[in-house]
Amino acid sequence: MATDAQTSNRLALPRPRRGAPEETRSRLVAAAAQLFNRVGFYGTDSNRIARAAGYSTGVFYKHFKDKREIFLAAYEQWSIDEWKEVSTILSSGGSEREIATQLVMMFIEFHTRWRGLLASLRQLVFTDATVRRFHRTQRKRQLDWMAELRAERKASSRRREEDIVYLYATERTFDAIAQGELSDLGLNRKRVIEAMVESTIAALS
Amino acid sequence: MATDAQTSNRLALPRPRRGAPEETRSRLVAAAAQLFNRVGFYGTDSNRIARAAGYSTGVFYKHFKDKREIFLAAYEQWSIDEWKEVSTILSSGGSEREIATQLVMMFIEFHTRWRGLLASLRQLVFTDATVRRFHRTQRKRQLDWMAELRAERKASSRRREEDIVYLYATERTFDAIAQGELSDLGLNRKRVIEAMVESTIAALS
Amino acid sequence: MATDAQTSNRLALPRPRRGAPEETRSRLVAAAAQLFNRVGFYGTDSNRIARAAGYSTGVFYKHFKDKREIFLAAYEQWSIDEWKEVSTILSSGGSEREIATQLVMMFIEFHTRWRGLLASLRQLVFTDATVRRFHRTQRKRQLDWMAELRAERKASSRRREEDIVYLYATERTFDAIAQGELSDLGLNRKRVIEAMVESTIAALS
Amino acid sequence: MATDAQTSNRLALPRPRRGAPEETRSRLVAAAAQLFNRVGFYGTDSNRIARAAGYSTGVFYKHFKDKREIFLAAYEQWSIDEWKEVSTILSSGGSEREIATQLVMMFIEFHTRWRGLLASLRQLVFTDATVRRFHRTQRKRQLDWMAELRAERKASSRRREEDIVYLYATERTFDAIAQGELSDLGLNRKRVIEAMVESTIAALS
DNA sequence: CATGAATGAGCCTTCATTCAT
DNA sequence: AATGAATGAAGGCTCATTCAT
Repeated sequence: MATDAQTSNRLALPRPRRGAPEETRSRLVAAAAQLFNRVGFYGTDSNRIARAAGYSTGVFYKHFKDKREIFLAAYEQWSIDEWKEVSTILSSGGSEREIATQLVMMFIEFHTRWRGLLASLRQLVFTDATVRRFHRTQRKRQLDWMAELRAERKASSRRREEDIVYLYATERTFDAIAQGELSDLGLNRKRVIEAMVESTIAALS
Repeated sequence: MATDAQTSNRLALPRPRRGAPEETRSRLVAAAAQLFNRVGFYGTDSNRIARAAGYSTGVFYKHFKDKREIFLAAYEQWSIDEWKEVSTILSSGGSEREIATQLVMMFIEFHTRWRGLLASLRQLVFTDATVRRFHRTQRKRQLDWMAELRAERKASSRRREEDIVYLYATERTFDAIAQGELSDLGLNRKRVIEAMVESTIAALS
Repeated sequence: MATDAQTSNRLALPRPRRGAPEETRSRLVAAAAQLFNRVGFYGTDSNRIARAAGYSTGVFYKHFKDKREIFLAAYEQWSIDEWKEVSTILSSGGSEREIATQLVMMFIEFHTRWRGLLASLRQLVFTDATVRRFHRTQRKRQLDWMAELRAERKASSRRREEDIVYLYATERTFDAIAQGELSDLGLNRKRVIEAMVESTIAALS
Repeated sequence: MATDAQTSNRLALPRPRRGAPEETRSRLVAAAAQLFNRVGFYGTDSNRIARAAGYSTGVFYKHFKDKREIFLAAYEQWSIDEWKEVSTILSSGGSEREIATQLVMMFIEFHTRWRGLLASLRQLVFTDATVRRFHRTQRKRQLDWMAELRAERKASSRRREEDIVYLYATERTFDAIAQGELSDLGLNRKRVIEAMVESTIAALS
């Protein structure tokens, strides 16, 4: 029952008893992200989050109004991290195909590692208006970024509608790969990835 | 709290007091589908489902072991209904473009109406192994159906991997439309639909 | 879950669809006795009793006001049956020691077979005033019978208080044997039985 | 319904709002013992136990897995208390007869006060394997104690089988007295007690 | 008489949240 | 700031009992 929590706890660095609030907060967010990812939003409870972060029950509500708030924080952190990875790849130089391949591989890896968190996100985007608003903001940023990117590359202009369809397609595909659908269905993973690479090249140019 | 239930109840046909078990079961499934769709899997409970179907608490457990079981039943029914709609369109005759357009519109309509149920499904596919297995079975059927369809039309052979990417893209897109992402993002719905129609024509031929 | 019931059902004679009320009643009592004995009063439910007797749910309440009432009926039947066994042994002739031994062996066998029913009885005698009253009546009959018996045998008069202590001692001992206490405690069953035989001889003379 | 709980509550000492867990636990056990004794194991529930101890629902499950677990704790406490009373009497000095009399009176008083708890115990010893195991352990201790006691007094050796029959007889008799059987049956309580005293002297020597 | 679907009170259990220390 | 005991609403589930057929 408490095994996961205790494991995480053991692995964590010794926690300063009177840490800076900011550090406490980010420890909580990190623990929450792990738990949401592993057992889903509804499978996680706030006491366990605090415990997994190495704190006691009450500390949770000193930093977050409720579970949703910490979920949003975890999702935000996730977005930032994804964004960093994207930037690194884009600024790494390399041919369009190389970049596209790296992006695809990175997305797959990222979606695989965080498939649980993302599944919870999708659910909450439907159920919860605040999560939905937050998610829309992130989406807008993605679209802005794609437009900007093409502008930098002086690529042909493309409609936002096309971009969004590309984002939907990749997103759903990466999720499916992450959740093991391809192997369950006996499909060839490599071929699917190839298709995604082509699609990404098209989106970038 | 009981508002929905009572409303549904009032709107529903007068429930036969000594109905056949099969009818009771399908009433429960229908009520459950509505509730899952409106408030999500975790937003409802067995008591409320029973009440919404016009029955009392206990009846639920005469027909279903737990919430998951009725969820699967609701999802199965949804699949059957979707399938019927597809069949009707395919056998209606018409040009490839007409059929593609009708399919796309139907899918959008269907995904819009059932967006909540589908959101719950996606969540549970991650959390719950049984739901996942069930979902995979449905997916296989979709792929089989696409292959078969092209065979009938003596269309060029296409790989299952291409089919699945098509399914992913459409599915995610329809979901997004259903959940109002396009309008939230200030995108042009018509253009997205056009893109989908083209994609569907390609998939059918 | 329903295994026991179904097994009993299968073993039962084919039930007349429109039986005489008396027969229905005794079938129910017999099934209830078995169930109370196996899983206790609180482990038995009325639907299951009816089913085990080969009837449907509702029939139960046509014959008994509630579970307690059928319990009393089962206990009464048990008393009658025990009484018959006692009579048979007493009228069989034989030395005092032979009779005492037979009585002890019979009681042990009887208490072993019905140890569950008796355990429930003890509980209900405490909880339930009606069961308690009923039980007292049975007890009085036992004491009357012992007095009568000694009168017949022209044995020395003995106080009712001595009789009741004898009854308590034997009863508790037989229960303990029935419930496997002796073997659990590593005690010698034969020696305990010998002690009981002596005690019974004393009580009869 | 909530009357008992509230009454107990009023009579109880003001509960420390932030009590030590151990104290909370023993309050719960004490309340449970009272309730089991008054309304039996099946007549109460975890919510009511918590309420009677002056706490809210949830606290119960912080300390006990289920009702059985708290029942065992209550029974264990009862055993300890009984044991203390026995020790006090034994170490009080006095003739064999005086000690025997005191023991008998104490047992009667103790069994009378706790007759409900004991009735539940007897039931559960049959139904529940864990309770049974626990009860056997207590029984072994009783037998060990009797042997030891005689050894100390350099009394004649006696078989464990005789001890157990003595224990059964007294136990059942005390229960019967406690549950008012004697008066219900119009028997003379004093005479029964005299018989028990004689029996106890024999067991001690 | 018998049937068995339906009822609903009520117990069991969890967990988001509070708050005294 | 941190602790963790305590809270209590709410959902899960069972089962004695009713009643339309």
